[in-house]
Amino acid sequence: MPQLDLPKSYEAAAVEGDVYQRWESTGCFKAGAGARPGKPAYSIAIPPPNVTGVLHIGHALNNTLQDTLIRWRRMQGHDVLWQPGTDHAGIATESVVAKLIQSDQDFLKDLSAAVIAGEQPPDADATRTPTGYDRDRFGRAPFLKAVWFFKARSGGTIVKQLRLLGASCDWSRERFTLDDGLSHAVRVQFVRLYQQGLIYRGTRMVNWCPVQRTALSDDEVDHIEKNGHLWKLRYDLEDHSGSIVVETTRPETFFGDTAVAVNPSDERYRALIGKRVRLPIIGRLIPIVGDEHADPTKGSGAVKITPAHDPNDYLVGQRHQLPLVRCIGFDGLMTAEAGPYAGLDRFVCRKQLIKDFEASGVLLGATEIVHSVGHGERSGAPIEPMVTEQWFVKMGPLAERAIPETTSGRVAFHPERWTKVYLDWLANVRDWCISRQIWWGHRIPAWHCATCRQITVAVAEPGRCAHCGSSHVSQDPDVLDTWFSSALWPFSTLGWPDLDDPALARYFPTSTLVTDRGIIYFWVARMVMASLFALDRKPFSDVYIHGTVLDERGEKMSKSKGNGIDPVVMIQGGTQRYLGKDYTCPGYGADALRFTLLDMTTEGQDLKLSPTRFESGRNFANKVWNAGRFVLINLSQRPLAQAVTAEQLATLPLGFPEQWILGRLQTAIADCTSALEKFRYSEYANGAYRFFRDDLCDWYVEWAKRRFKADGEHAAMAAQVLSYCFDAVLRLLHPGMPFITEFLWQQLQATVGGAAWQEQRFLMLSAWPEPQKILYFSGTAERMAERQALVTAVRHIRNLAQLADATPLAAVFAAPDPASAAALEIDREFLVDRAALSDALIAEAAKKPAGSVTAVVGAWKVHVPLTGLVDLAKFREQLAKREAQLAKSIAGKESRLGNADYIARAPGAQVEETRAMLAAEQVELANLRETLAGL
RNA sequence: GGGCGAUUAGCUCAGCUGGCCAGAGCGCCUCCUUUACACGGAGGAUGUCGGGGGUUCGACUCCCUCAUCGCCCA
Repeated sequence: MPQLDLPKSYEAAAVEGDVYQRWESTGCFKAGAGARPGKPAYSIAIPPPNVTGVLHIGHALNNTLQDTLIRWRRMQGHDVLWQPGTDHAGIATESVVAKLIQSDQDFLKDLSAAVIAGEQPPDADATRTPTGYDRDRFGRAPFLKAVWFFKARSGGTIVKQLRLLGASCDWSRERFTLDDGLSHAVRVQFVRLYQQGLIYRGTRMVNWCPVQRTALSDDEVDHIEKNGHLWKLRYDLEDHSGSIVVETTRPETFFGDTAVAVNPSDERYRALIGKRVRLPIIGRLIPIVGDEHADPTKGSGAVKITPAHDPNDYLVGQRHQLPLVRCIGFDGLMTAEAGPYAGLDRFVCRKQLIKDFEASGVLLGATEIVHSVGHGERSGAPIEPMVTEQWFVKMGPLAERAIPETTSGRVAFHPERWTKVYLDWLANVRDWCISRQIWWGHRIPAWHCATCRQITVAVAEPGRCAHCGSSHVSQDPDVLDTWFSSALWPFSTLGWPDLDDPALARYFPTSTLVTDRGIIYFWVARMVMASLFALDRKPFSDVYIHGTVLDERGEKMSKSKGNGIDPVVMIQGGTQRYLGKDYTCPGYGADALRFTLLDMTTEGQDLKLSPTRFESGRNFANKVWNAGRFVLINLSQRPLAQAVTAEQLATLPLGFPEQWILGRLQTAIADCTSALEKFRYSEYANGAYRFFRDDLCDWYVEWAKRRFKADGEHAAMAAQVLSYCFDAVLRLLHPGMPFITEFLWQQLQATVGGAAWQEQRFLMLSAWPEPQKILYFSGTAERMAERQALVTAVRHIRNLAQLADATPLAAVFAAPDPASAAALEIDREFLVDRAALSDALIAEAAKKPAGSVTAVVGAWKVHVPLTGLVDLAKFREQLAKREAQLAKSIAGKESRLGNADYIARAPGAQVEETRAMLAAEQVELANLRETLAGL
């Protein structure tokens, strides 16, 4: 016997953990689970979260969208793989651990004895000043041990949290970017790119982050508008014949000046070209050069040139063979070049210099300006442009190859507008700096020879220099940008470079990529390029770009703002800080969270969320639960025949409400399916919601109660219909609300029983419904709409009289014609039941009984005897309002139909429709006026 | 400076290739604890569709322009 002691309210916590555990232990998530012969493969590679991260609401959205697609395709019988895994997140993880070893005594204590703190770094990097930087004091090998220790301790959290969300990933295939296989893939790709000249090493000006002490790629720099000053500095000429004024936003860089540039066409300065000026304080002499870079219309027209600390000046320096003087170090402190200011922070130095320059008369004034300053995306620190030797990927040829993949539609973006953003970036792409001066990541597979100074690039440790055979080779100290390995993710996780890996053959290219707009350049573009290079194939067919989750004020969520919503708290309950207040969540459950997010996901728009927003999802889940209780209680009381196919159902003596609800179901199935095909998540959620709540619960379930009371053949038929509809709607809802639907579906199976129901043990592996023509009965939708309007009219009057819904009333339905009366007569039982009538008179132009109130429903009049109970003034007001509304609509249509151009140019069907609507409105208006007159 | 998005009910948002008397959820008002559900039911109120032009028989929808907000690139 089925257990029917289901609680009155849905308790997500009691269902979710157990259901998930059964799915996972039964192998429901495994690649290909539930696949039906002849169906195509469908795969998604998860955007790998930071291995040491925790789930935030953005992940919840991203993974809900993926899981919805995955579950839907799996139910369609596709051979599905959702490939999970995590990312090592180089800089982010490294800086977290750097902080821990610096200040967290507990962490240090926990760190295994294998890590010997204070050990001299065996391969300390000469490009950095070790002073004050604890990671360097620690040493590379011990530091990496500390990171692995940290990963072992806090890694896996996010993967557990994805399970709470219901993610149906194939966990048996979980990968990590630093796994042996994936690391091998990174090396292979690096070596191949190098061999084809697409990776090179060179001295370039790069974005240097003094906080993280590493180079960054252009994409990792945010340009932020800042208030600043344009300082006017006076440089005296060497021959004391005068001075020249230069303007700069960064006076502290003057220590690195190696020239002053003026425009050769600038009459004011032409004579000075070739002369020298003396730098203040340090007294170094630098030349005045003529260069187009100097803009005569800006400021004084003369600019100081600091080739080591400014990208434009670097180019000027190259043109004039100027020396590079580095006055700011890799740690952001002034170097020895800054003389008495050496060792000062660059911004402290600036303040001090301004004072000193002012005192000595070097500073001639300042203008306040707003200018854009590059900041490290993660550290938030102002970028210091630095000339260093780095590894780069030559992007031109790779981008050129990627562009046609999208212009041809082979890689399609949804919403489509992102295509342009993506293509613009590819068209203007610059070389990608891939070396990072950090330790946590894939070490660059290049070995430097101490003997011949050449570089050997190889997949496996070479041992000897490939050029001179010397064994004095040492590996490049740098690691690769994390995105280099992320770029390989869709195929490195499937076994590449082993082309014989069956997973690669089955699931590559993947089907859909679901991600945020923030990483179109970082990740999406690079995956396409990497994949085309490695496999000569695209990595995925569709890219779905979803919106960003914002707080209720429309601001981005961030830890520092304290406006983040914790999805785990939303699911399980608890208290969290939100916008300065403690918010205690009762625990809405994963289904509620998911359904709410889906409902809000419209065409990639941002989602403004507040914690209470999830109540609507929770309420809906509770509604599903209780509908389930109703169905299960009733079905357990009456044994069902085994009629479950559409054909079998169609042979039952279906009544009009049954035909209607079955037809509505077919429409809902078609709507939900097409919504998912088009990535219209909100439409999918809404379609299922509408059918379930408005049609099934509000009308059919209520009607079924009547059927059940009557018992007999009709009750059995209604039970079949209800069971069929409920089964189907659980299937429709499953991709969005996997837990509750799985639980109820299994209860339903246990209750109904029978071989035909045993298609699968799990709903998640059962078939997605398809519309059945045989269960669609034309005309029932219109017929039901009219019946519902008549019922609502009675309820409205009852409500005006402030009577309880169940108060029995008699009503007279005055039909516009005998045929309508006869048709309604057939549905008398439905009408009487749903309007809670004690009696109904249905006749053409039936007389209005004395003392009754009349409602107008199109061509119908409904008279309800409620003398004295109804507030007639209020009622009259309502009717008058309706009258005005109708009159306006009629006037509009009349003028339209009176317009010859409209008749001539609008499509015929359109004109006919307008005529028909006008006629209907005119009948209703006449009806209404007559009623008003009789009030 | 360039590009993109948004502006529709008190709030959050739908409204797709022009043709409904412009919709939903939350909130609000009235009634109802009826044997699935008060995390509920029934009924109801609420809109110069950001402003101004234009195209069209017809514009929330297309074009131009302005305003406000947000994002991206430089």
